[in-house]
Amino acid sequence: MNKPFYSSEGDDLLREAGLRITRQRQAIARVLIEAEDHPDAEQVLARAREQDASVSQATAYRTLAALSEKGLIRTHTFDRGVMRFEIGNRPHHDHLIDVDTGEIREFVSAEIEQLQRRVAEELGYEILAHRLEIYCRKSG
Amino acid sequence: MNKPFYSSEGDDLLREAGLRITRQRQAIARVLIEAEDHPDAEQVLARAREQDASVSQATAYRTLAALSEKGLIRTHTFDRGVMRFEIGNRPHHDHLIDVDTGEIREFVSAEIEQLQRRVAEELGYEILAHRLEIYCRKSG
DNA sequence: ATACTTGCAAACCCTTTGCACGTAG
DNA sequence: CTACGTGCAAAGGGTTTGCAAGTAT
Repeated sequence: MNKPFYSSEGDDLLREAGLRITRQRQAIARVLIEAEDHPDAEQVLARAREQDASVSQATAYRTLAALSEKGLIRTHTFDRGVMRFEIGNRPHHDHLIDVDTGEIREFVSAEIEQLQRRVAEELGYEILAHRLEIYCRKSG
Repeated sequence: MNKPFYSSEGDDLLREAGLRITRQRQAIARVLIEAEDHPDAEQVLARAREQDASVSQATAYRTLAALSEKGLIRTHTFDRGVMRFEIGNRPHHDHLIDVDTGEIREFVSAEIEQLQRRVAEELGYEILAHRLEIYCRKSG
């Protein structure tokens, strides 16, 4: 990863959301940008606090909500769990969840997307979004 | 519809789950069997109470949890909402959600299922379950 | 007879919110 | 300067649970 000590990416994210730049939000934004998994609010908060111990739960939730509303992060609710977040400016993908380890792998299938569009079209709808999650176990 | 005044299907469902037959559970089981939508816990409770006013929230949740654990009903959490339930002994299908009306339509696409299997296989997994939800708006 | 079920209400968990203080612009 | 952001702690909404009384088997 080798992140610079200070990255302005987080600031850009916040500005794009029309939010004022504060230390707390900078920490949260950086956590989201650097996350390679799909952290939940609690994890985002814990990681943000490593950078700035003053980040409160309320601010974490409020910032996540604001970014989410502006479409700058995506939210997921895998299985029947808590909300999980990921940065939004990434190519679309679906998720494959290893039920044993909890590991989440991302994938895309142009064919599947294509077929979804056809299904929706046949029923007279246009797709706004979709969610495909495959729950798996390592085979063999 | 034209349901008989008393149907034993519900009892079968309960027996299959290894649960004792009680009036409350019979009401809940019947609600699930007769449901043509995807009711949430609150709706299941309300409908069950039409048959037996003594059904409590606790019993509704406990029965739903028990049936769910035994795989006799399926649970969904469309979008970021409450848990919704549907009877489990029905052919597999995915869901298309009309974001304007909240209407939920079911569909199956053998091709999509096929492609999912291929994706999982390529990553070295076998599919245990999957969930595909398409959020749509009526077109035209 | 006894292990399982019940309703009630309190507890729980995650998330949201009201408030008085703080601060970015 | 002022509108916006903050932490705290309390409130919310959906779901779960401890308990004493009730009931299926």
